[in-house]
Amino acid sequence: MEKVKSMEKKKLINELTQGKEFVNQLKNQIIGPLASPEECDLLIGKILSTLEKSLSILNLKALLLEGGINNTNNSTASCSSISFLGSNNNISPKSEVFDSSRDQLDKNMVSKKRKKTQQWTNQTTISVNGLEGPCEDGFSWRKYGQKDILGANHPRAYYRCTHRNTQGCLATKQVQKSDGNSTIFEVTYKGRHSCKVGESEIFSLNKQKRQKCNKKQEMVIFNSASPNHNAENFDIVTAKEEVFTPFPFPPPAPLHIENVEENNKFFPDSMAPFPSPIASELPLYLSLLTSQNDEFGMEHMILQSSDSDLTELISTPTSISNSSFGGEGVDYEPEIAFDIEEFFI
DNA sequence: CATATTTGACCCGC
DNA sequence: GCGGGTCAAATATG
Repeated sequence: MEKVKSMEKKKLINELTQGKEFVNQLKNQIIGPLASPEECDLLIGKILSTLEKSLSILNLKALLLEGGINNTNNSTASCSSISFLGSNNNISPKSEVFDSSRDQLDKNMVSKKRKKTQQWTNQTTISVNGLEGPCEDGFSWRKYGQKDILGANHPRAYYRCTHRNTQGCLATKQVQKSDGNSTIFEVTYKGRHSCKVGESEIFSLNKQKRQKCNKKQEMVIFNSASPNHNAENFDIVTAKEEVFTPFPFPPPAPLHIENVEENNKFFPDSMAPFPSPIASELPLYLSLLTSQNDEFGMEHMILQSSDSDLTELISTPTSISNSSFGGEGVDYEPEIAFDIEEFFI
C-alpha cells in the first residue's frame, strides 16, 4: 500500500509538473510575438490532459480513502477533504454540505430561514465598462431576486446557477450597476459550481475568447473583495463567455473574463465543484495580464489592447495572482505540495 | 407547456 | 426595526 501511495504521488507530481511546463509554454506563446493558435490549442490539450490525469489519480486516492472513512471516524481534517473528494458527482464542498442540510430542513419545515454564515470565503467583483451589460461567465444563471440597496443608485440582482435543482449546484452571483459609473457592473460570485459544464463548450468558448482578445480592448483589474482573505479558504471562480441575457440591464456585450481564486485545499476544493477544463483555462487568460500589488498585498491586474473600451474588475486573492501572473507560479506551488503531502498521508 | 423573470413577502443578522 | 438575501406566486417568453 505504501508503494502504491508513493507511485501515485510521483505520478501526480509528474503530471502537475508537466502541466506547469505546458502552461509556461502557452504563456510564452500568447505573450510572444509569433503566437500560433494551433500551438496554443495543442498546449491547451496537453494541459487538459495533465490535469485530468492528476484528477484521476486524486479521485482514485479519494475513493480508497472513502472506504476507510466509512469504517472509522477519522480526524476532521481528513474528513473534510475526503467527504468532498470521495463523492462521485454531487457531494458538495464544506460550505455546501451545510447548505444541503439546510435545504433538507427547508423541505421538512418549509422554512425560509436564510443560510447561516456561509463558508464562501472569497468574492469576485467584475465590473464591465463601456459596453451595455455585465460580463458572461460560462455558466447559466437564473435570476431569483432583485433588491434596492440602501445608498446605491441601482438595484442589485441575485442569480443562482440554473443547475441548482438538477445538479445541486449552489453557486450564486450578484450583479449591480456601479454607483459612480452606470456602465460598470459589479458582479459578486459566491459559492462554487458543482454543475457540469461541457468541456467542448468551455474549450470553444476559450478559443473564441482568445480570438477576440486579439481584437478587443480589455482592462482587467484584480483586487480583493474579501476583507478577511486568508490562506484557509479559497474558492476557484471562473467566469467565461457565453450567450447570456439574464440581466435586467441592456443586452450584454460579449467579452471575456476569467477569475480564479485558489484554495489552500487546492485539489479537494477545485476538482469537485468545477469541471477540470475550467481550471485548466486559468493560465490562458491570466497570462495576458500584467500585475501590480497594492498596499494590502492584493494584486491588481490590468490588460489593455486595441479597439473597444471594455473594463472589467475582478477580485482575486494574491496567491493565485502571483502564481499566475507573476510568471512562474512559484507562490502556489508550495501550497500544492503541502496539499499533496497532506492528501496522501 | 416548459422555462425564465418579476416582484412582494418573508426571514435572519445586526 | 432595518437592510440584505431568499422564496415563491404571478407573469412573461419562446
